[in-house]
Amino acid sequence: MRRIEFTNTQVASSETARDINRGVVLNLIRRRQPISRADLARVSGLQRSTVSLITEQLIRERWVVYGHTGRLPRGRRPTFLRLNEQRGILVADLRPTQTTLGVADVNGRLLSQEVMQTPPSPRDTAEHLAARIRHLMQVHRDLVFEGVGISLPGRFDLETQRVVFAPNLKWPDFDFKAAIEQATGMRVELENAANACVLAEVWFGHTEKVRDLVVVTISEGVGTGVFMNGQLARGLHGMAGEFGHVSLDPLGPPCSCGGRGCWEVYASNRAALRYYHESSQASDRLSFQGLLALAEAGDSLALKALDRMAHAIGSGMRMIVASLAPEEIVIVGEFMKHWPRFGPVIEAEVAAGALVGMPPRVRPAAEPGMARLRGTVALVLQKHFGHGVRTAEEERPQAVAL
Amino acid sequence: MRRIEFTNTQVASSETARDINRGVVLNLIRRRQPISRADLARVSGLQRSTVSLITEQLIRERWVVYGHTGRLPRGRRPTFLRLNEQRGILVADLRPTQTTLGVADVNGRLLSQEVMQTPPSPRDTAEHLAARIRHLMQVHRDLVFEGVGISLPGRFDLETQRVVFAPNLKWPDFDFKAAIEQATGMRVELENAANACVLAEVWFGHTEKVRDLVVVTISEGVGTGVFMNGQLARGLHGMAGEFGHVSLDPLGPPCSCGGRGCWEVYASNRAALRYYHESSQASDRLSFQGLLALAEAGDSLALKALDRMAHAIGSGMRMIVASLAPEEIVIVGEFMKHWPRFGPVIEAEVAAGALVGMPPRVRPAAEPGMARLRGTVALVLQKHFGHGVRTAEEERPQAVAL
DNA sequence: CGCATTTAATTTGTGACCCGAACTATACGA
DNA sequence: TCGTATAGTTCGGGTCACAAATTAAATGCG
Repeated sequence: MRRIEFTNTQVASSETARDINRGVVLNLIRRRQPISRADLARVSGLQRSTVSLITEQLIRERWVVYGHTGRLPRGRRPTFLRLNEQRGILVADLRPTQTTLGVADVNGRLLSQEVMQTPPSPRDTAEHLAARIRHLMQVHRDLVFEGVGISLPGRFDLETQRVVFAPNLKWPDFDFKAAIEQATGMRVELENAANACVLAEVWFGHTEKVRDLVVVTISEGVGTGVFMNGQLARGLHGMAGEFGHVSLDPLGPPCSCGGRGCWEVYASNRAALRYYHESSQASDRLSFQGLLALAEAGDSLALKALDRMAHAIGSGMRMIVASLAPEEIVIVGEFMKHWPRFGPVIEAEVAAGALVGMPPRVRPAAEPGMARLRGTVALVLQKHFGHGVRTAEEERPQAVAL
Repeated sequence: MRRIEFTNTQVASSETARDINRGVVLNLIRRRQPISRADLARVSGLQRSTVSLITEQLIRERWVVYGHTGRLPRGRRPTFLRLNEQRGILVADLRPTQTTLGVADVNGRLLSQEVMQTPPSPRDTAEHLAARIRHLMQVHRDLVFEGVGISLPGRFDLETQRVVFAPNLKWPDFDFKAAIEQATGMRVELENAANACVLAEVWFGHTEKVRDLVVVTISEGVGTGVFMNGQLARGLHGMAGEFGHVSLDPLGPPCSCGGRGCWEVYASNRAALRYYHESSQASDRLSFQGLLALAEAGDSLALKALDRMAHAIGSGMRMIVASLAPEEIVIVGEFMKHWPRFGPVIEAEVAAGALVGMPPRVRPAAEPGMARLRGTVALVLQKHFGHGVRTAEEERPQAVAL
């Protein structure tokens, strides 16, 4: 019996146009608020009538509210629209030793923030975090919460909904997402910290039209988030972006991932501490904060260690420049406090790696302290604000799968 | 004067749904031809009436023609539809020493094929190639030509419309595209050879639903084409994918790109020849074909050289595995003739580089000899067949730029 | 042969949506 | 007070997908 299987390709219905335009308008409001409907029409290219219908819908959905009335040299006054700040997002940044959590509004503004120790086991972490989240929900009863967004030093597989790779956490297999969802009753979104930083840059940064961007997070380890063609590259099991675990020397020092000589082994905070301890006689364990402070005070061994780290960061980035040719590389990490000093070292390495034309811009994150947490706001809002990606550029030729 | 600039974001009009569905139906016909309208409706999920209207349009546009009538156990017989093979594409694969060109139909089938020497200068190349193309157009007067697609060992910048990086061609700056367009009167599309192979795999291969794929071409140099989230990654100036010029050893042998110790220096055909000449006393210059023949005949030095090459290929791929986590890596090149022998070497290296779960499949191209040329067919058809990418999978969360 | 059954394809009516033009609502200044 | 400029709404028209009804064509059974 010749029977065709049901594949159900993604087709457009009569509502598809509205879906797309709703996303466009909502994102324009987000980026340019407060903004009038007339301006939305001008900027988007949609008709004023269409904009009115769409904004009416957005106001019904409570994403948008009326703001104050504008004032023009002549003519009727525009009614400004802005996002509804009564909608909150619960955000958390999970790190090996401590976890930051808080409440943010839809504009990525943090309304409150607190820090807790990260327990070693994922089960305890989920439990403590969920308790804190429930408490925050009580405190902010005036908000309607959209969900929980968590950034973590690991990779989250969308298929299996599990954290699949987090060498710096050393977690056993555990359904972290479900645990928090059950304990809070909220939808939870997990994402790698570097990917979260990408979202933060793209959503809340000044880089509006960047299509190709790589974020490098330097902390315990080295993480990278890859943004290509205006989308996050996740790869199989969400593992795309592990430049930190590309081996630069098969005989190098062992890495937490099980390999040897990974970029992370040379460019992370830990690496700098190792460099320092190798050269100094001091036997007491120093924290990276301590190392930064020493460098600030002019300690030459500390400066030397950070310089080696900077060279390692830069030379690893050459790999990123050649392989992905991003427009920008954004660096996030405590190390960036010393950017004025070590930035040129990194930039020189990157420039040497550019095969043609100008090397990519290398710069610190727009708001370094906030990047991870803000990114999780975008993570949660993503499914409401964007159906696919649509940048303001003209269409580029693209491949068609299927 | 407060005036909002005209950004004109990409919005949906009332015709957007049709555009999208037209693309879906056209691509379904391409992949499953011959196919009836009833089956198209079943597979796509569109209504039969909608499919009828769309196919009517496609037939008017002469992309689709009626095929023969089907036969079912009972009921009215379906009319099969298929692509119109009267539409041809002029294709060429430009390589440092020789250029292959030909005529293909919309299904990527080559109707004729010929080879010419590649002159050293881009001007002469354009001239000779255009003359051959004009001749082919005369020979195939029965076809309506859609355009010219050319793959080349270099990168093409869509912004400036120039070939920007082709170390193995050593071309001075020259507007190659315009030269051929003027000399033939056809629209010309240029693309990197590895990217062309990606298109060939995705369009004509059996891998229908792969979203993340990397093609590695091994010839004079090593090229890679990156396909992520169902799209070709082009990067700034079209430079994404130059894994071949990531330096593995800053003190290694010099590379044609000006760097040192690039992956290409260890993994290309040239590298294998170098390995061979280093170990053998033979002073006569061998071609890579010759080396392959020696290996086939059991020459141990030739086998050793190819084995070193295979190891180099595999170890460079670990970089790709870690950084992009593709589902598949496809290899194209003369070297693949010996895949049964050296495949396991490469696979073992790649498996060692996988950080979590199964390593990506590594395999030869679907039709190795055709990959580049077929890819250029897709390159030319791209703008007619696909408005953006739509795979059959459910929506994944994605970032929204702007 | 006639008729029920089955499947393909078309026709027709409906609702969603965008567009553009006309219209209403405000504001300012001569 | 009226002309002009700007914001926002209303309404008619066109495109489109959808669903149900209809037509077309083939099979097989009584």
